Amino acid sequence: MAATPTSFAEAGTAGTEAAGQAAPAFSPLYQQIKTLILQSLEAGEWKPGEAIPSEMDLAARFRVSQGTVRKAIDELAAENLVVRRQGKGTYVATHSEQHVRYRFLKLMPDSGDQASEGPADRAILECKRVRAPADVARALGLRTGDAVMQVRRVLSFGGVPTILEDIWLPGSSFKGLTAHQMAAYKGPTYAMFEVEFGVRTVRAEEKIRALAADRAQATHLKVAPGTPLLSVERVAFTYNDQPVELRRGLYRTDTHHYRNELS
Amino acid sequence: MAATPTSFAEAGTAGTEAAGQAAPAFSPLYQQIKTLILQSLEAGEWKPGEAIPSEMDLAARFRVSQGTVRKAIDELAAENLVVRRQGKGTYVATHSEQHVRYRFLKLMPDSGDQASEGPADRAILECKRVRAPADVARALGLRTGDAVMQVRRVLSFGGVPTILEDIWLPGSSFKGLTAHQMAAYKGPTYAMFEVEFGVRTVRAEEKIRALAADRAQATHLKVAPGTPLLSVERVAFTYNDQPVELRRGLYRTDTHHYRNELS
DNA sequence: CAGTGGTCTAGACCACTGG
DNA sequence: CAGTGGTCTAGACCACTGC
Repeated sequence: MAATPTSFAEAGTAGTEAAGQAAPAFSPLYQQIKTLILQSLEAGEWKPGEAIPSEMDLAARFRVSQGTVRKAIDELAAENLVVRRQGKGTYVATHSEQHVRYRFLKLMPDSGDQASEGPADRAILECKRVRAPADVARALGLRTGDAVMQVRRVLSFGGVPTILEDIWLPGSSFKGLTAHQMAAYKGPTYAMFEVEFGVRTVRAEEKIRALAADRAQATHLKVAPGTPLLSVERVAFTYNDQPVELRRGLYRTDTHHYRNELS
Repeated sequence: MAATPTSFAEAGTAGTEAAGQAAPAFSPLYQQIKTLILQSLEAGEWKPGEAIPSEMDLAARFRVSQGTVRKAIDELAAENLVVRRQGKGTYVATHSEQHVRYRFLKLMPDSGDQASEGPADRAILECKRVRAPADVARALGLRTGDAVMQVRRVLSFGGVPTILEDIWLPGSSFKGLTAHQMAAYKGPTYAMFEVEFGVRTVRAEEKIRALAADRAQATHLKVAPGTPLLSVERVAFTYNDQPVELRRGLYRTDTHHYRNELS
């Protein structure tokens, strides 16, 4: 009944390749299923927050056992692409109703209460369409001079300006972005990207440095020029490791700290 | 034959508790098995780098199916406590022959090659027994004034001093620690802790800030006083979330950066 | 070749959710 | 109550390692 562990649809390299040099490994069935589900996810077959079909349904659809589908979904859940809820179903992950409000913001107030200091106040300083400088273009996988949206803003916690950041977004995906959208949306910016532009951020990489605030930066953050700040350069990705955002943030670390867990 | 999913040895809360308020949830069999394996790990039944019994053996020992043992080990592997090697066995994780040299050091050279810039040169500035200040004691779960070992050192990459750090270790566990040990050991310091003191670091938490180098710090790192540096405060833990090290590092970020992945 | 972890199946039953 | 994810089993076979 079930397909034996040979090839499967257009999934990865399974079975034996003919004239290919260096036999391209072996792809287990559940990996192929995972790839297929991922493709449906990318194609938008199920929207963020929606339930995907039950394990039984997917098992029938792909003609494999429930256990195999289960293992595929396990991996997707481990990567935060879907969320399992016992008794209800498996849902496409979203930044909207995230268990913790800010999934990618690791800046924590020094005094206990995680991000329970309430949502940040957002002040949008700029929101304009510009031509991508070389470094921005490189990070976003564009060509220098391509259109990008640039947003500059300050986030304040409890009235204290704490984060100054520049955000660059591919012009093609974020055509009608306005300062009002950036300011008015309730919830994480990444949630707005999902709702307003259908852009789903899945993963990010950060490079962190320490640097001294220049005059302009100091003014925005209301600190003395020369104050050491945390410089956080983040590239965010959708599926397939495609970059969709470059964000350069400056964090004040006199009342907050960047928290990381190693294992 | 196999034990039905009720209680199990001294493992977590399974089955129904009697007069306990708020029924203490339900603990699946594989979680209980995981706990048992963990206890053997803690007890040192198998040393770092050694193989633990095969899944079949463990299944027989605990009178459960291989699949259940498998799921328990899966979680231990996900937490980097053990390493699976197909065709060979499952091994107790170690810092010695880690696939990547430094598991907890996220500082990367700006120019590509990960930590392939060779091992750091270690200069030990101090290595002494002191009484724990209040903050150090708190972080290590000791009482103020308890004996701790303090090590101060500078790590250089390619001749450039890059990291200045203070390390505090509980005096009870690290009795005979010498500067020579800190300097001479080939490989990660955490590997030396395993070999020389039987202390196995499993997890760590970091708080990161930006600050300006004072005169002494600037001298050690050969930068101008006031240069912004990354301040990384790390608490490392063994099993059971027991703290075994406090480390305060200052990183130069003119040639390196702290790299982090978010998902 | 035997032994290990890795995959896959089929079926039973449990815990949780909602109508 | 039916439907969902979660656990557990038993057994078959595969891929990899080392002798």
